[in-house]
Amino acid sequence: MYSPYANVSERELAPPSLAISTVIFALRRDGDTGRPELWLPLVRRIREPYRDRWALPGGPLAARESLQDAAARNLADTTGLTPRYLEQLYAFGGPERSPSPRVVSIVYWALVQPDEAALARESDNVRWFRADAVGELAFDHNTIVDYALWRLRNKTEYGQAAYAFLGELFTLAQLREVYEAVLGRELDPGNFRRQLRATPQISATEHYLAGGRHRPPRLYRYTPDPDMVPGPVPSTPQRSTE
Amino acid sequence: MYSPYANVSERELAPPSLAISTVIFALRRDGDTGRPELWLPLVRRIREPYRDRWALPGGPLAARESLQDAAARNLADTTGLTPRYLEQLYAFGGPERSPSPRVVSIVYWALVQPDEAALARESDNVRWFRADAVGELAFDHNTIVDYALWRLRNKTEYGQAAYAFLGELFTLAQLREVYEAVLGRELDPGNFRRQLRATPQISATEHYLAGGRHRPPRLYRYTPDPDMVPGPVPSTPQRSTE
DNA sequence: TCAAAAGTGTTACTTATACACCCATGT
DNA sequence: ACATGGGTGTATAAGTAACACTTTTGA
Repeated sequence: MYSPYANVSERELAPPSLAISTVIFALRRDGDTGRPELWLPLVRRIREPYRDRWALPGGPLAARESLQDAAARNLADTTGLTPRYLEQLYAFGGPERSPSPRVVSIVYWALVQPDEAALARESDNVRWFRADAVGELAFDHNTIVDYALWRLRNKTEYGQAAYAFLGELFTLAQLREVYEAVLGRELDPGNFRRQLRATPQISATEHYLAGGRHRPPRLYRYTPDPDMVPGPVPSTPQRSTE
Repeated sequence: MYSPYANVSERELAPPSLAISTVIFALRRDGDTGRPELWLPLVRRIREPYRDRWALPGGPLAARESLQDAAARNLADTTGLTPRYLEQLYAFGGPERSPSPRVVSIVYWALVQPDEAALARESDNVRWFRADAVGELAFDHNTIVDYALWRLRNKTEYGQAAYAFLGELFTLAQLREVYEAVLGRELDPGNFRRQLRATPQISATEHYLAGGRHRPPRLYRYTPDPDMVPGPVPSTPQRSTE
């Protein structure tokens, strides 16, 4: 029989089980101020442990599925949405994170654009929360959410994500609002414009957003740089015989 | 029976097995130029698939062990060394990365200071390679090594790692050599000094390195900033009753 | 015509880079 | 004394932040 680790002594009694979880971020406008804020969907646990606590959407890994596909499936199952951005966050596997049967979770984080249908999916067991007010979650999921927020802010600072919250065309003011919502501070419109115009991935179109109360702003488009995909890139030409 | 994912339909036939692998970097001086270079140890596979190919050290996760402890154990098993720096790299789990029984690998990367004993551990099945000349490895391990190198260069650029290659006390020239070896380019000694003296984690001592052929350089010490530990930090006061 | 947001210009300030120069020590 | 690496000073460039200003639209 083939065993991939036959060169190492087998130390395990019950092998830890593997799960994929996903932190899903979306932007929703506050009713009062009209400013966008970060929200994320959680699911209610219907079993012990942590019964009735809110938790990150997750599940097992299907047989022929990549880790990333499994995360995308989590996302579709709980929100019906397709991710605009999806990246691996971290693998959590401490023996103390779950009572009794050990679970190693590989966690992804995603950015989506919620539409009406997606938000309406709320039910008794699925609910959207403001990212800074999720309450006490099951397992170590508070740690995971905090870490995902930290990564989002970093990615935004270096200009990698953020676009994923917007449609194909957007004004620089909309993009700035996203930055402000994620970073939690205001940015100077003039300087923001200059920095973004210096970014090669952002290109101006000839379209303008009409219907506003004031001067119509120009619309821009984001063209992702293929060299900037997150995570590792298959480097060695993986046997190009196929 | 309790099952942590009973709220999701069970889709798997054979659950993927889980492994921990570790990319271990060390600095060795080149015999000719005397300049430090990046090396890493690999182990020879003694079974199919990829029999006789070189691969990253790795193994299964023991029952009561954290992911990080498992990586440290890999390291001790193959080199006898203790990591000075150890951080999670990425979880690799594509269904195509290994023939037949699927393996999800959680990969760590480590920095060590090799001593005589560790280097002498070389055998028919364990050998050190220059990081830029590892040849064709088993599985997707070339991708993993490349990604680990990329992360090392990033961490070094932002000044997080690098110290781990050195002893408790070091001269700025030694530290600069480490940077140069990792980044693969020369740095201006004057500017390097200024930048490092502006870093609060680096403090000057009153000791000097005597015995050199020239003016004795001052020795410095690195005091890690507890706020800068890599990876997620347990945030919610994890039930402080214990 | 006026409010409000789009968009531009200018200046101060911080940080990076290149490189000339002085200092201290073993040979 | 002198070669060599340790260590300092300085001029320039490049990027960041603050903020005053002009432009264009809808009401």
